[in-house]
Amino acid sequence: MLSVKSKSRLKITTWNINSVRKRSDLIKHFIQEFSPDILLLQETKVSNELFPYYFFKDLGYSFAHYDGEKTGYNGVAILANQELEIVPKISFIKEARHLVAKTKCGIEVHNFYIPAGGDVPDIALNLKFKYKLDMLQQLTSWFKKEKHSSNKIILTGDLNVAPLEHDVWSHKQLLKVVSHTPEEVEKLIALYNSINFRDAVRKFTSDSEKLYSWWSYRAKDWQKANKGRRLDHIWVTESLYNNVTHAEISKHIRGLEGPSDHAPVSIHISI
DNA sequence: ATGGTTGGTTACCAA
Repeated sequence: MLSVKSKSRLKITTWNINSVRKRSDLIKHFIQEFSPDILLLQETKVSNELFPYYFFKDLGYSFAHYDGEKTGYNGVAILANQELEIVPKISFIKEARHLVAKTKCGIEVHNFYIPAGGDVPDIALNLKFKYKLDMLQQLTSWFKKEKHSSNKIILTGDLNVAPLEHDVWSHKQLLKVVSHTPEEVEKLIALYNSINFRDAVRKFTSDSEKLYSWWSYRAKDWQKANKGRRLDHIWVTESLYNNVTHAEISKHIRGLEGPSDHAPVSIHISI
């Protein structure tokens, strides 16, 4: 019997949406343009009762796995145009900051919203900073210890750390700014090394080139100032790295009317 | 060194 070997590809996007209900037009625009197969959102800022389930269903996303808080803080979601298997979230994460799902082809996709960590980069003075570092450390232990059901793992999300010198507009000026302090970077790299993740987005941009996914709302002209940071990441395990065929950060989406302060970050992966 | 903007449970808190 003849068989045709079909080659397929998966498009995956992570996006800190900063209120999913405020971004309907923006989300529609992005989906029409890029049509991700799997869309991972952070800071949905909506309780589960009020999550816009039918909004995504009408756009072709029949699968929706989401976790929100009544208070309107945090919130994460995984949307897909195909059935995914829901995997229980990591138990020590008590807030709505993490979800996992698995594709039919056996890829486990993690969606994280790591705490921002407050303003003062000192664990003795700032409990939010301690909370952030502790979570990164706990995740490192978890990934090391966990017996993973698949060696194909994708870690995505707003990790709230810009690890490389050229992940920020000024390495020197941000060394004491939460998101780029050596202490956080060290913890993030430890997580990166826990099961030998590879940076799917940097695969296509040299480490010596500036690359950002977030620009503050507070700039008078964010494009002109261009004081960005790369806080949003897509990491893949080694067995998937060769299959990553494309990566992009949709900076123009940050420039549309009523934007999130984060741009969507996406990859193509052949399966 | 300071203040700038945005979203949500709003008349403050977190980012």
